[in-house]
Amino acid sequence: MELDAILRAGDFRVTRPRRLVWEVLTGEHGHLSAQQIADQVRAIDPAVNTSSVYRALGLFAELELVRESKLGDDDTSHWEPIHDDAVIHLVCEHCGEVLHHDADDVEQLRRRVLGEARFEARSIEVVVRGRCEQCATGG
Amino acid sequence: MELDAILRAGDFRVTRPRRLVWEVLTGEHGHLSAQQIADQVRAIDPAVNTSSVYRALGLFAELELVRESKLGDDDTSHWEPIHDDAVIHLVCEHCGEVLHHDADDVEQLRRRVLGEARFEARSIEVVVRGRCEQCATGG
DNA sequence: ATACGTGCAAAGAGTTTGCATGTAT
DNA sequence: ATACATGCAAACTCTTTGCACGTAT
Repeated sequence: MELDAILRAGDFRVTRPRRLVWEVLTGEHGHLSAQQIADQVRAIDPAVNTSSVYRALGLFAELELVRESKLGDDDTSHWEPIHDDAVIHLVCEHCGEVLHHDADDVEQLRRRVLGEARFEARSIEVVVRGRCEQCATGG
Repeated sequence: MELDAILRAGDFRVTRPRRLVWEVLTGEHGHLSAQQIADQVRAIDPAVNTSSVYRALGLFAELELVRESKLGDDDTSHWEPIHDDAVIHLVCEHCGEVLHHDADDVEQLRRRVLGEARFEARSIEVVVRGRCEQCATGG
């Protein structure tokens, strides 16, 4: 794990909440809400408080380790490790699931926008709303 | 204004809050928060309540007259009339301003994603984060 | 006349913050 | 030893909701 090194490099301390949040984030699931992360963290160590989860996420975001997205109908943020600067989020408006989709098109789009004179682009996110395969066929 | 007709067609009543919210939305500025809309509405008629603004926005969204976006760092939604299904939002992370950018690329991207088998796409939104020209040059 | 929509105030959800305590360095 | 980070609870912001009253149809 490289988290320790990154934290130390920024003079941030390596603590249990931070390590556990990172562990969950980089685990099986992507796109977790803070609550989901907190739940999974507390399944490992019940002593970790939700506010520490938020603080860890905020720090990781500043360090550009994770990306925050507000995709659903509610006010909930979703978090995921940053793998690539060009991302497509497919948000199912029926079941709420968020899928990923990698398309070359986004990379093209990204380069075009990055070349724009009137804006200094840092990241690009594509949000597609509709219905996932299951919800589209099932009902 | 066609709002009246649309409302009547859906058996919704034409009321002062709804008319004023629509007036503000389609006025000069795009991309207003509910609070900004409420403020502008109340500048015209102080009797209109914020909750009525939210209810009007919710109705307009159901009628697909407006689009809701969560772009900023906070939990604030921003609202704008729907002109086109393919939109690029340029969000300045420094001053918070949201600019629009129309690119043919998005239309291409849109068609590609719409052609995806595993997802039934309804709308597409591109969010680019970075710095606007003023903030990039000024500081 | 009669539902539908509103104003008001209170609740709700997600997130942030102040402060004393704990702990990584 | 000493800041930095945490747990806890309370506060905060944006948004939604219940209810009695108003009003568009």
